[in-house]
Amino acid sequence: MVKIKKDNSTEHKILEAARQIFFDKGMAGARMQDIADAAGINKALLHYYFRSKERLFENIFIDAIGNLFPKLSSILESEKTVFEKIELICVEYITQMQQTPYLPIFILSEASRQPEHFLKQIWNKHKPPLKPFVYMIETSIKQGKIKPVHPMQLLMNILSLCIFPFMAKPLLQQVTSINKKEYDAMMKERKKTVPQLVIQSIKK
Amino acid sequence: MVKIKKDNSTEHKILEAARQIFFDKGMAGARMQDIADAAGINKALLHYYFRSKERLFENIFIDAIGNLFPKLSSILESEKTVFEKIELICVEYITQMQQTPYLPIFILSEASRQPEHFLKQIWNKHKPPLKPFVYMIETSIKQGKIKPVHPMQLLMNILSLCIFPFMAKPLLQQVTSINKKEYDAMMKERKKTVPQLVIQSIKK
DNA sequence: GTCTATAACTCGATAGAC
DNA sequence: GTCTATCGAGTTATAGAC
Repeated sequence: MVKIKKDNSTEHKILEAARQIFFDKGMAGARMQDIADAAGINKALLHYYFRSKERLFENIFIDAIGNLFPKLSSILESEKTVFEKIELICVEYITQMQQTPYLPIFILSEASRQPEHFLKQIWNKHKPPLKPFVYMIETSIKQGKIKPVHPMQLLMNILSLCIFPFMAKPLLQQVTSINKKEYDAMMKERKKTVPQLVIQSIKK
Repeated sequence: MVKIKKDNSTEHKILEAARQIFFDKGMAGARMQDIADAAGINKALLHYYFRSKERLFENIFIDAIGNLFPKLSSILESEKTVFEKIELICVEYITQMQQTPYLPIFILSEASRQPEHFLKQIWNKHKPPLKPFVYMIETSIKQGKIKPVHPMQLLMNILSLCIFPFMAKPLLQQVTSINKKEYDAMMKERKKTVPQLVIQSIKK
């Protein structure tokens, strides 16, 4: 039998609470008191489970990065055409962002404050499927299936189009006075338009 | 005669230092001591010029946002075709990002933490040229110059493609082991490819 | 494991001399 | 205007009882 019951251990409650607070306020803005409150315990217990705020943060940060490349590897390894794969990647990323829209800002703003060697360690735990992607594009070009493009430029385009709109949501919503519902509808629509746009740019 | 000499007043030194520290560490992460050190003065003087950290931050934040829509209005008002205008907007944004690559992360992460009413005030000081853009797209569609597209979706695509690669730079550079020089070259190349991509998506 | 109480420290802000 | 010295609030972290 598989674990179905929710994990109600204190450690789990703390991690849930810490995620919420850190994502919202960032490392510097988060308070151990806030996290303790959100977890329904007291500060001392936080230190009992995770020696320091620093360590608790690293836990959350590393785990968050693990969620960056969700099902990408399996998509890339699948038996599909380049176009199908690219569409799936876009849809997968946008879906992921719909569920955790605060993730990209958190990761990008905290990553720029972490020392390099720390980040390097993380990539070893959570290898991004970069080489498979580059390989897919390069062979597709050789086989004449798509126009010659710089694989990294293409990747940047995909990531930009999928992720940025979620990062800019608070600001764009304000500026454009688009309400939450409308904005969400736009994001849903992008699951179709973004792959179209990307594929159009490489189709011969 | 115009002011050519550098403004060496204390106030100016403080603002320079505060910009640097706030951009780097964010509001919560920045320390008044850091800012004082960077400005070559002491904490007390910071409070003499700007009553509180809060006020100093607002100064920087509002000014930073003011730099977001620099030449966009004049581009939109100019006598050019839609395609030329879109190309100019992309080039203008990417150029801006090359000069101040830390700006988007700073603005977006702080914006998501600021209360709404505070942001609303800012848009009154620094009106983003949103309506001119939407108007341009809508009339171009009516005149049959471009395909029918949702103006906001188009704007999102432009902003995403121009801005995101700079936000993700620290992370992408690490993951891909692309060095600084190569990355900068890629960004330069995007001044051509991004407008092409965007224009291709609306050209009939 | 979990709590209360408190130590140890950081940081924004002010007082007051020059 | 600029400085040194210091206060006081808020925070991380620990001691010690249960």
